[in-house]
Amino acid sequence: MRCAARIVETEAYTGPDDEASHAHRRVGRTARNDAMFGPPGTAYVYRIYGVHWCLNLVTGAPSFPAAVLLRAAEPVLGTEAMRARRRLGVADRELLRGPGNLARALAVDGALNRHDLAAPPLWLAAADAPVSDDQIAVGPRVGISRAVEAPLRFWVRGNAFVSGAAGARPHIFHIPTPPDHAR
DNA sequence: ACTCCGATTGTT
DNA sequence: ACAATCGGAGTA
Repeated sequence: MRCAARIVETEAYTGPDDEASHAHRRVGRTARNDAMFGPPGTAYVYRIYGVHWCLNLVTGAPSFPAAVLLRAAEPVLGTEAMRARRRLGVADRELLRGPGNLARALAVDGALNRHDLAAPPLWLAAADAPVSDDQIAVGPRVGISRAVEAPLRFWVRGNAFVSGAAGARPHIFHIPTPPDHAR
């Protein structure tokens, strides 16, 4: 069954200087975070709490460990297939809400670590309706214990599919519009 | 070798 | 408030 979803919430892990990143300097390159050092556009999938999988999009140049954690998405296609992977009776808005749930619903596991996200069985595509900058809210990341204040969580303002994970403070502000020459 | 704990979730 | 569940990371 083919599924599709629209990403509505992410977190950025920006590189060796990011205290909260699995690939922070103090850690270096390890077996777990190695995929973060791979080429941009590939997947970094890791297990958390020995229980859940989390899906990241690798975003840095090769050997520079940066990634974006996908925290929530809005089901577009194949809703029933997603529900079957979760639990029967789960509401649509819970289907892809939270990084562990999102991975579960999309059948993401460790086998997809390093996967090229331009190819089946899992790939990114341009959204039908692009999200303009002023629709995007920014705030602190969820569930981390270092660099707690850094405003690196991004979500679609007011979107019903965004996760409400404990610890997510509603400190919201606009992304500054970049100057034209930076576009 | 051994302890600690996490980019979470669901139940009590 | 807490269990599930396990391997990476830090310490020795």
